[in-house]
Amino acid sequence: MNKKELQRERIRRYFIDATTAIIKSQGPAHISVRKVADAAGYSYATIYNYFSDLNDLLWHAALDFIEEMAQVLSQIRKPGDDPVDVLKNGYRAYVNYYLENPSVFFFLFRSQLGPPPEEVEERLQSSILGKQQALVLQECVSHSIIAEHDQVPVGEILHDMVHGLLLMYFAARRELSQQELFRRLDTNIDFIMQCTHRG
Amino acid sequence: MNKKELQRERIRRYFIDATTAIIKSQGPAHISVRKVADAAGYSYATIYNYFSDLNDLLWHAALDFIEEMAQVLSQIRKPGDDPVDVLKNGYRAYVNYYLENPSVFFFLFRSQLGPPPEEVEERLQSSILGKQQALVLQECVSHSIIAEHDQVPVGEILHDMVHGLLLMYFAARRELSQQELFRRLDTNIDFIMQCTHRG
DNA sequence: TAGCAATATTAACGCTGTTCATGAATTGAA
DNA sequence: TTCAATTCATGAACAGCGTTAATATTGCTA
Repeated sequence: MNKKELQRERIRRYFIDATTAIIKSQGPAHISVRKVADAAGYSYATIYNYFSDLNDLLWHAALDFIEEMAQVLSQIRKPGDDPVDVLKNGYRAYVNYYLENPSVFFFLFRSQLGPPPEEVEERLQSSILGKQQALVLQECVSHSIIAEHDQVPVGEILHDMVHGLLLMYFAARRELSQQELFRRLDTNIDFIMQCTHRG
Repeated sequence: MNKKELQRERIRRYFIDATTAIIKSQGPAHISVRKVADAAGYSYATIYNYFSDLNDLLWHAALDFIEEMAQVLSQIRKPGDDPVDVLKNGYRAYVNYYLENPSVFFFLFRSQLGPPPEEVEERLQSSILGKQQALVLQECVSHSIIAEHDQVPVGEILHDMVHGLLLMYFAARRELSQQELFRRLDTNIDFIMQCTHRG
């Protein structure tokens, strides 16, 4: 029956939304089955009628965050004609999202998230950031800013570099200030983009 | 009295060693005050006579791992005269340590480690890897492999890139195989090292 | 309206970190 | 050596956790 399915999906959404709300406001460390159920307006055991376990619920929340990030990235518009600026803005927006929502970074990369359940794994795309920036890099090739055979390695290095910066910034021993983070992001991109080996 | 201090330090060591052992064998998720105390041969409440709380104890264990890593890195010897090979071996050893001890990576970068207690913070050096590799990069400058004014940015990029790779590899959604990890490590280093801008 | 199926709930279990009162052991002085 | 004082190890207790099973309540159909 379709109605049943709809109702079921609605209640699942109540739990997922309650989860993302708690993560954003209080951080992933403060999530608990009882708190989520309370915020959703149900008893704690009811969650297990809609999700196999907490990890299952958490991964659905993770999907929400990943989609939100994709939304943020897709709204980046070109400020000028310089593809390098577009590229920089993309990475800045990516980093900025996590700086404004540190709880989300902790949740996606550092929390007690186990392996994703099968149903979620199917919906998991490979890195949103990578795909988004590949298009911009393609444009850099068109503008002869980088050589064509450098497009892939440059994309990989930038991708890895950005996540390394985030990891260092959010590491328990905070050895990277926000200012230093953005400085490195900028200079590193400049450095790598000037690395075209035409030959 | 010195004897007291010695005895106290010994018992602290029992707890720390029990902690690192459990982390290595079972992973940071399985650490608990009661398990550590059991392995150390004391009651769980005794820990609080020697450490302010679990976070305090965990950070002393973290110091042990960081020192072990420094030990590993210091044993890297030059395979040939090519400083780039030395550099690569350093990063490979760094990555390899975490691949062989994934629990340690999870513990240092992804676990529930809170902010370090004051006493520990004083003993925390900035990135062991960075310092170690700065020397090798200096040699690269001497061999005219990279320009002098590129030494610092290249070091930063390599450092960030390596940690980004580790983060992606150990992320909950594992989108990076071990083979791909080492491939990227190699090609990225090659790419960046060829990026000298003499001007 | 009665009965059945689906769903929500409470109780319970074995964990967790932490605190506190208690008891044992060790030390230093008389 | 004996006694007092101090240090230190300990188990009980507390509030919280994820999860399961049995129970209560709801909603639908005949």
